[in-house]
Amino acid sequence: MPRAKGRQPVSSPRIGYHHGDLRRALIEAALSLVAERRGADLSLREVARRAGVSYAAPYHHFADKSALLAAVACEGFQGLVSKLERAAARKESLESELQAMAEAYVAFAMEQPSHYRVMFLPEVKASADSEALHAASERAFGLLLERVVRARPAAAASAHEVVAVTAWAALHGLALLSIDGQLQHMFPKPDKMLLHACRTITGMVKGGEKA
Amino acid sequence: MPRAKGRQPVSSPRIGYHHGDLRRALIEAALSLVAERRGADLSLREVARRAGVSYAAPYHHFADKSALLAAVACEGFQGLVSKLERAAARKESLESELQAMAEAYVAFAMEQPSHYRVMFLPEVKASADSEALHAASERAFGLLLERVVRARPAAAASAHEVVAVTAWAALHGLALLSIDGQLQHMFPKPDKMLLHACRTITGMVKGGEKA
DNA sequence: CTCCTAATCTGAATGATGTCAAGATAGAGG
DNA sequence: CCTCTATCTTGACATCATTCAGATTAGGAG
Repeated sequence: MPRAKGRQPVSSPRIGYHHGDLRRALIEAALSLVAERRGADLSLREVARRAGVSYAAPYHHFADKSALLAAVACEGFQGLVSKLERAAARKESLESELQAMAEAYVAFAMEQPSHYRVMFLPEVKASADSEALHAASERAFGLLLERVVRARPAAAASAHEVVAVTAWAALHGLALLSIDGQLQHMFPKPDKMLLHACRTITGMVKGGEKA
Repeated sequence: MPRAKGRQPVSSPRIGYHHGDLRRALIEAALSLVAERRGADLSLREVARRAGVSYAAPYHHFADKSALLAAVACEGFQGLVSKLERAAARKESLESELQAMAEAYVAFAMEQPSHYRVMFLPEVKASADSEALHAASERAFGLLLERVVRARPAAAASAHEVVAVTAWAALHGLALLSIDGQLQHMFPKPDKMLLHACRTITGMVKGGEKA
């Protein structure tokens, strides 16, 4: 189907075309909607409305509602990656790098709960053009895996991936439970608990030397 | 389009009433639909259709679609609890109890992925009559917490809950990532990996003695 | 046994959604 | 200047959640 993007060198600062770059505008609109509504799922029509176009317009830029969400999820993973990199940078020890990354991961999810949830929507991963999504997701996991490998030089190579996945799963679960408020009635002050939990998880990475 | 059912004077000895126990029948219908469809979200109308009543009938037994899902989720937690108890029973060591529970937890999620997801739907937890749901959920967590406490007699009491929550989060994240197939392209044979991951998690419980 | 009340179910209606099929439009290239 | 094509709009369809008024029935009161 239609797939044109860079029409002209997008010289004019204003909208030169029907809309200029609707694809981008739709992603931004969806992003802002996701940021506002906590947990409610956004409708494609509402995204179009916010972008100032009719409800069928998005179908000229995205095959599907899931495709739009996939783009939104992709931006989310990029943001996650940059946050993780920023958190790990300028830490002296490997251990503090891991700890900082774990905290940053959970913090990201807590700061943008809806966005984080979109990033893991099952129908989004099954979307058609989830190529970029996979790449971004792998990149985020790669950051973690890298540190895990360096933190466990004595362990077998295959165990590295298992431990990294387990650590990722732990952070993922912690983020989701926290977002859902599933453990708020147990911990009125969740921040302290989250820090402690992150420490427990990073400790698991070191301690997982296999029995 | 509508769906006439047992119109005439109770043709069969089956249903004696309008339906007998529609509330129960709706839950069963939803359960079977959830079991069939992998990941697709069920519609209230379809549940009613399968139960053989019109689509407005459920509103006399459930305030909301979320209320029905809450009942479904509640059954899920009960099933989880019994599976965890069965797994932990007849294990000699505390360590093998923990290990068996972790494996059973992930196995439950893998066997009934859609049901597991319903159990953690955000709109379900916010449902009106989520009283029983909370109780069932707490009971499941209690099973885990109990073992964690017994496994770490030297640690501070407040740390017990943090470690238990962290372990639960790890299992939860592992289950979700596994359900979503998020790590299938990394591990073509996930079973082995899941076992190893569970061992890593149970190891974390023992090792989390605080720094 | 009859009749009445309240619980239960049906049918239509409302407003919203995702998606598609034709028409309208405006910029690009000849 | 005129056509071509991607882009956008309008209209339409099927589905959904939810509500409401009315029909039906169960089970107790008389």
